[in-house]
Amino acid sequence: MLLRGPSYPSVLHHHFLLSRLHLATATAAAAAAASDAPDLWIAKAVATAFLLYPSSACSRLAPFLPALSPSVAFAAVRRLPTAESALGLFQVTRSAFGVAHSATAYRFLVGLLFRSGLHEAALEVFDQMASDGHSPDGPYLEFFANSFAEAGQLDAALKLLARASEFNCRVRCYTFNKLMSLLVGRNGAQDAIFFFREQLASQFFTPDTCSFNIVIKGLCRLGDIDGAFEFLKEMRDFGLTPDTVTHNILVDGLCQTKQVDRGHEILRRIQSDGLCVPNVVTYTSVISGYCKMGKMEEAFEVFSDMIGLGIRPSRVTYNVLIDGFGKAGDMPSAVSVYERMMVCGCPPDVVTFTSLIDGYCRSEKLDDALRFWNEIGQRGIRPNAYTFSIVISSLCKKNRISEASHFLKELSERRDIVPRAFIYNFVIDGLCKVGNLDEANLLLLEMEEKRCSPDKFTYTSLIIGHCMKGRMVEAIGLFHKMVATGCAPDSVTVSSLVSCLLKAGLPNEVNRIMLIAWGRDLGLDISSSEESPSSLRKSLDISVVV
DNA sequence: TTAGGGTTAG
Repeated sequence: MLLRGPSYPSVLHHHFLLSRLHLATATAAAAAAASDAPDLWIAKAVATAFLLYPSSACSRLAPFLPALSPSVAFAAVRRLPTAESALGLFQVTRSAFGVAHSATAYRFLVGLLFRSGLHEAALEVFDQMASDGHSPDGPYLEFFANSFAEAGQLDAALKLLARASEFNCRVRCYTFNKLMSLLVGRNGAQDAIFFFREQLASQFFTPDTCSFNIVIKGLCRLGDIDGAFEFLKEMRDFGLTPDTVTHNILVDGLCQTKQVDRGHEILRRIQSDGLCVPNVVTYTSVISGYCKMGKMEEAFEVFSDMIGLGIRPSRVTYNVLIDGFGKAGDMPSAVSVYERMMVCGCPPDVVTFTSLIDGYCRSEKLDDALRFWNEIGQRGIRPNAYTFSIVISSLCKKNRISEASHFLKELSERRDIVPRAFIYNFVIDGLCKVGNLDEANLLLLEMEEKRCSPDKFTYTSLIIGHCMKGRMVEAIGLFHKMVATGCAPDSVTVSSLVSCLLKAGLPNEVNRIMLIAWGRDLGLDISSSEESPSSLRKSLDISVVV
């Protein structure tokens, strides 16, 4: 571990501390004899000596050795102003003076280092604590692992929990589950499953139904429904009974992978078996599955079955149906579900309105959509990024750019919404298409000011827009800017620009652009667009109509 | 600690 001394104070301050140290040292012995509690004085002197002479701490601290008990050393460590200096004194007293630090002192230092962001150092001291005979108990191990999880370091958190056997302590299932669930939620399903299997083999982890549910959910997220069903079997072999949540996860997993009929079949079976009671979530998953496939008749049938069984639809159920009807172009049915929702005493939320607005936009009834936008405000519901993006994109598609700009302005003034490039892109592209490049360029500047990084779509729209207006120098400048800011152009960007340059009679510029496009430094976005250089070349052969 | 809903362009 790197030991860094405190930053050096000014000369004046240095002398002041020095005089205080002499005073403290001289008075320490007298105070020790005179007082019943001299430790504080010694601790102060030790801390001051260490702060003043970090590089010669050993010799400076030697006079204090007879009085350097673990509690005095700890008191001195606590007095130091930074985590680094506390660590320095802690280690010097341990290694050079053989101070056997207490578990409390260790935990204090580990916590201090962690809170100061010195996570690696905290782990090292944690290991040292265990090797010094202060193995963590279950609650402390959980606490330390949770600290890493809260700092976003899930891998480190799970690695710590996995060491329960090494410390011969038990960690609660609850903690394992919480961390596994966090991992699944952050696209770490594969790691969570691996971890689960590894822990299952140890005798220090006894999974419960919730643990299996989390892992099954992880497999469904990966699209591995068969693997999820295998785990269901494993769960039973383990002596655990799948509950409604287990079935809901599986039904939803099937519906998300377009196996809605299979999901529906499971719903019917658990209903008839009576082993597990399907609930509003089970039904809503199946309804949502049918809606996503555009099978609105089936979706409504499941909805009716659910009502017939006395299961009350939730707001999510209504929203799923409204969105399904809207996407299927059946706005009368969507509105009828909306009215039913109100009659049933289920207040609509921002998702309800977003789906209604989206439906009207898809049906090319923008003015009806905007009427609902106004109704949101009247009901005290705030449109969110989803709502804005639907309205803005629809207005742009209909060439109502100035209205779209108005909504974009309203969005960018909202402090609770982080602007995203794709929303700006609709308006920038719309402005470019109508030839209003100055406004488009201003939006690019606004994006940069708001630290909303323009992406390849932003730049390509702008490049094409400038080319169309004959502003070739600016188009080329935008391409260079794009590359310089680390935004990789793809074949659409390059081919569009190249064909414009050729039309404009600028073959030399074409060569420069091509050299950059294939230059090593550029890292052309081939992997994400699944393009090989050959396919790129091929696509470049096809001129873009401009 | 585990289950269901809405946005994406050149």
